Amino acid sequence: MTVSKPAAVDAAKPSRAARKEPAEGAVDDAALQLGELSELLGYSLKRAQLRVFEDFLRCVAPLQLTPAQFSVLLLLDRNPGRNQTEIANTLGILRPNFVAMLDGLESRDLCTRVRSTNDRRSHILMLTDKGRAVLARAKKLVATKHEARLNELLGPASRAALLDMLATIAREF
Amino acid sequence: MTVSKPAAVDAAKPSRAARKEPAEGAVDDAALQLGELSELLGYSLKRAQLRVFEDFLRCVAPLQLTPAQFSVLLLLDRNPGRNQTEIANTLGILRPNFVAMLDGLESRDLCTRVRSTNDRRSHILMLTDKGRAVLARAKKLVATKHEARLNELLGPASRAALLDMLATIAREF
DNA sequence: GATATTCGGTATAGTGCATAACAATTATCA
DNA sequence: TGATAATTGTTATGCACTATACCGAATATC
Repeated sequence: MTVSKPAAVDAAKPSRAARKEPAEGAVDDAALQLGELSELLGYSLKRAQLRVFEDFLRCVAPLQLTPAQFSVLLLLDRNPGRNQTEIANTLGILRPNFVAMLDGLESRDLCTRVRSTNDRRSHILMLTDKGRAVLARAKKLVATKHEARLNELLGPASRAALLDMLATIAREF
Repeated sequence: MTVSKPAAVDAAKPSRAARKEPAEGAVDDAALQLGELSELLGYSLKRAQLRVFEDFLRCVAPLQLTPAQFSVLLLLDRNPGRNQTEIANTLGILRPNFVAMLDGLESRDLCTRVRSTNDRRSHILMLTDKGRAVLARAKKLVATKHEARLNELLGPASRAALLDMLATIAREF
């Protein structure tokens, strides 16, 4: 029971709620009250996540990368020589669903599957030169446009605290 | 560049990553490095959101309510006399998708659609007695099991700060 | 060497989310 | 008033993401 502003709800900009001027002195269909909803962490969490992903897509639109694709490229860069299962597991992606995702990245020449010589069942994943170049550009866009905007909104200290709490939840909850 | 523990990554419990004991002194396929991923707010945001929703479902399982359904019941309780469009908009649900959702709640006798006398196009939504009872029980479960656990993990102050930052992002980002 | 396990992959189903379109009703305004 | 536009709930539909079962090939286990 602390969250700063229960007032000024203004429908929380939930959609294009076509708000028209009151015209005459009608009873007025004012904004709905969120009530306990604004105390539900999951609710704010999902709303914030949608906004952040939306902004991510905008910022990195010139490279046509989704957050999931970006995370795959990042992982491949940091962890060369890994196979599909390892990468997918680390990202919480199920192996069957990872296939189409890799097909997409590979068809765009951002990464390649190479049959492992040790274990000929597995595919070693590696970034292509183009993949590394795209990743570099993406990192720059994310840092200068996306994360920078979050930093501006929250401030560096709060942003770090937020990140830490989210990681704690993801790890220990 | 602050997030507490870059070490102890342990694959972040991404799935049932069957980790077996090293057997002999193999080179060991240690946990993957998340790298810049742990600095990506969207990544932690989504991971945390999934965990929180998962726990919500567990805590409220005896009532068979999803987070979305719970939020609808909460809104209906706080805002009697509203129609489908108003409720859906406030929750960021598109009207077409709200129909099946209401069908589900109505078929379980948790709420009802009543043709408005002022505007015979719209359906006024209202909780049934059973809906109010279920909502009350759900609130109790959420408070004592779900939110209480988050409070225990983060502490009341941090939890409030987290909620505030998430609301800020959802509102102003 | 027989059995079980793992890997990438296919097929499939469920869910969330988005758009177009429609009948009924209401609002707008010439 | 009457023609047109807008709104409400709804259906249909498609796309993306998620989850499970299953398969052949390759490897591990014993």
